[in-house]
Amino acid sequence: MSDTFAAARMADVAKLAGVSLASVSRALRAPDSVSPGTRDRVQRAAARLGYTPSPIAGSLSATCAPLVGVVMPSMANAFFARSFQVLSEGLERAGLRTMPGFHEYDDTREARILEAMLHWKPAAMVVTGLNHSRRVLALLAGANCPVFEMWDIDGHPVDSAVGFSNAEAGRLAAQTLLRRGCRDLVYVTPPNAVDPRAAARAGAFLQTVSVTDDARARHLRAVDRTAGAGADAIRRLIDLDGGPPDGIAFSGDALAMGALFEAQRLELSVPERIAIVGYGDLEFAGYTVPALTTLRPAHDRIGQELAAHIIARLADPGRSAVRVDVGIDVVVRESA
Amino acid sequence: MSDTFAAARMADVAKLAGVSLASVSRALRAPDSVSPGTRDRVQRAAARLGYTPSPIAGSLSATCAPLVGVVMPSMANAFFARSFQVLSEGLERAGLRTMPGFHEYDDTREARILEAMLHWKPAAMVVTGLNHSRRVLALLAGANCPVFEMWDIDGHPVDSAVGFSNAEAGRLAAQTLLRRGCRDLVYVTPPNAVDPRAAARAGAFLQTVSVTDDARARHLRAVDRTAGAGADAIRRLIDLDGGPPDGIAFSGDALAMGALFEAQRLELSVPERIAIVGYGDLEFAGYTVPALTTLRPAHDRIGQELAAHIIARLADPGRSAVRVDVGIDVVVRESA
DNA sequence: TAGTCTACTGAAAACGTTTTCTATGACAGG
DNA sequence: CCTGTCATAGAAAACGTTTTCAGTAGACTA
Repeated sequence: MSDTFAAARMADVAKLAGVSLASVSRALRAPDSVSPGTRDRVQRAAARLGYTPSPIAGSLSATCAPLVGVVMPSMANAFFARSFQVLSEGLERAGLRTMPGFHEYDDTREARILEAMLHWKPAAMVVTGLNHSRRVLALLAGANCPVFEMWDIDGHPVDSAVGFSNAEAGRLAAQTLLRRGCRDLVYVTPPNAVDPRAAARAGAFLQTVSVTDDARARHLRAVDRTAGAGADAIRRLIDLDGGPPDGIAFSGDALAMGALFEAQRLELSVPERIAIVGYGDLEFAGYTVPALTTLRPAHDRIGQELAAHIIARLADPGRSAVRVDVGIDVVVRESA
Repeated sequence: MSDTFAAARMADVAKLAGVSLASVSRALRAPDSVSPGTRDRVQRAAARLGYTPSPIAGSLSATCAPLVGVVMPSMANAFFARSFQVLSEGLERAGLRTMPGFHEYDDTREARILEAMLHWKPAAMVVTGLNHSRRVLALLAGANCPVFEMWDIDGHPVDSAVGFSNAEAGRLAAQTLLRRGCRDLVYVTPPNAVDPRAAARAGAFLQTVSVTDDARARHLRAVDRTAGAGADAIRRLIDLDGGPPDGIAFSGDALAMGALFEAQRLELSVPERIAIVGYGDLEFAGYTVPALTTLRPAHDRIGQELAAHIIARLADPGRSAVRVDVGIDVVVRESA
């Protein structure tokens, strides 16, 4: 009873159905390649024995395993967590298990994780972003499976990409503030070179402002990506040479909300004195006082689209690479 | 170059070292069982070829795979996400990959996921909570590996448990409010039977208040666990028969923060009119205005302790089951 | 009617390890 | 000097599939 799941082997099914191992294998994984009679007998026998093929044995002889490797920076970010879960659930329906790994924006770790995963012969690999070290690119090139890059589409994917334009996100943040009439702007990110996507947003923001008459933008590096760093950033901005800015965009909602709360403590009215734009649309963003105006990439769709395209690609390996832009919305609330 | 990782097989190492396959296997996974000379030659040959054993082939013949299955309700909850990442990173150092699955508090899905994972012959299984369906218990009993239950220690573990007491959490929330002088209390949870741990906290909360003279407690079910539901809950509580309560505890910080923000909009002063206690200590909890008083289970330690105990158990299978209480702190800030 | 195809099927060889079983030589005890 | 033990190592049998290769029977073509 309790170990039914381990009991039946393909040989048992073959014997019960009165066919060879090869026929069982074919009947189960490519039903069209056997005669209807054989197919029925095998399927009935398999069902009767509660047979499920061993993924390990299958993987050893097949070209790949029913696994999808997913390399992400971290799970601290609610968006990665969410899109990972959606992806994972989507793939599960196709019998694919997911194998995550975290590198915390460290190239060496990314390469090490990727290498470890490739030993499992994954059916597909999902990595985060389009910027990778040479080592990682070499590993991906040598990997004998489709590669999906997620969360970014600005650049040249190795194969397929599902995400949105971080440059567009930076542009939208700038436009939102400029349209309000803000002219002295700041973009706040975590320290240099930690998150390349945040850097891309900052770049586009600064660029957009720089081509606008009588507006200027500066870049402030917070100590990290937390609410505490956002609060700290607001304090530093108030004492800035040339006076406090009238509009601030943050590379993440956590930073933005920390800033919002701190502004409230300092009795700096938002958006009257300082307009604030976040990024990500965290769950709480709509409930703060004032409610946070922010940017929402369709992160749920990233997981969904990834799952769908991975499954489609595995079903038809000839399928060409895709580039999916899930888009990004400006959610205008009260803070800007 | 690019596919170095896939190239070397054990046979190559054996040939280069001038020994048999068996000796290579032994030299690499149980170095003490071969002579020093053999060991050195094999290790040198393996290093020279950049050999890494195929986990798939190894898993097929060995009793289990270098994998740990982790079954969780969801990744929406930042704590699960966080402790999963910590666990994953800890196990990675021991060469163990992690295989997650999500069931959204659905028993049937939990069983299905567990069954799928067991086919991979995991070296250990981690499941969430101590309440499981008969089917899941049967699967766990039949699983040929150690089982770790996480996030709860109130009850009878199948094997080992790493977590904290949710009953204690409920008690602490009640005590925090009672100590402030609150006498008309409410505990807010998501709808019935969704999260058994939230239900345990609610039960202990109500019980603690019920044995206190002149205090009473009610239980309110929010529509879900989000900030929106928290805001909604506050509105419903104001119109309650017998007037609004003077202290509210929430089964999660998201709910609590939604309530906090809504109270601010309604100009209900917190904690003067209504004291609020959360649970979880989300990142933002310390920054809201007023800052949220909440309960903090040591969720980071759950991942760490799990990784450590899993590794120790695999190194010495004779090791007995453990029960680790990571503890829970009351973080008193401004809201209560 | 012979010859060529097609649709199925089974035997057997992978896949790359771990592990059991057996063999060898060295060494100690009697 | 014989026997039993021990440490070490190799041969070979698993582990449970997929896939290639070859073969058979029947259908179709000329």
